[in-house]
Amino acid sequence: MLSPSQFFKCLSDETRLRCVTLLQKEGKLCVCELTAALELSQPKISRHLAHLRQHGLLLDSREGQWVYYQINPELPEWAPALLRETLKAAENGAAFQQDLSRLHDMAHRPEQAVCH
Amino acid sequence: MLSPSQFFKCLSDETRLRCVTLLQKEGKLCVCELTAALELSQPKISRHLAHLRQHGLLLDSREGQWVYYQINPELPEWAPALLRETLKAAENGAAFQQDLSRLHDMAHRPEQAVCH
DNA sequence: TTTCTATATATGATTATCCATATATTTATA
DNA sequence: TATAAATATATGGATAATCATATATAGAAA
Repeated sequence: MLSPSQFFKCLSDETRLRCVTLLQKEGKLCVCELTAALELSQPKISRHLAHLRQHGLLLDSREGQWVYYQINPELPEWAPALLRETLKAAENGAAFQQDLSRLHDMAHRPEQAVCH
Repeated sequence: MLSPSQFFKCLSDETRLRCVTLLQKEGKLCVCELTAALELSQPKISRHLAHLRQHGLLLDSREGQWVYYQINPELPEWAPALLRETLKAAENGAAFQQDLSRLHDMAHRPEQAVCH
């Protein structure tokens, strides 16, 4: 089970923090969306997502060609409040605003299938 | 100014997290109290406290023989709420309970001078 | 007052370990 | 084949643990 210090280590890296806050804000994003929003290489994003997944902070799910990530809905009881405060802490920063607008401006953004 | 990811890096180490949560709970503790509560070597505690001080999370103040540490009261606006949730997250853990009882059972615990 | 000793704390130096990144490649899907 | 994603490997840099030592204060003895 995820410990508090592991939780903080997950958020201690700039790239992982940006991924987590974007996912906290947007709910569910695929790797290519995160790659576009953060303007970082695909392997770099993928590696950090794997780290977050392996520690239980994120869940992944494949939808056809795309792999979507989201915050794990079954985190320890203390975690959701910390994630809410984390988003508040990040939201006012310029980095987060830029990530968010790059995400929304992304060309050929894959649409999630609402039903199958 | 302390960034969110630096803040999380400060809390990502088990030793630093234990120091910060104890200080969040107790207000002000000297190095020898933290050394006794955590049952770790003095240099190890001192180094991690220096790390937290250098990043602005803690303040130190000498009182005679002792150096007291406390949470910096002038943290970024988003930090206090995160620290409150951090304490909540740690409080139920066995490690925190043990640290707290070792602190209270400490022999020859220095008393803080209230007035001079 | 000076000197001696004990206690509290910080830090230099060393070593080992961990972590992030880059490049190249592989796997999976369409 | 083209796109999406993951992984293998190598490397540099950061981080942590430890020992030994330095500094600062306090108290007692001479």
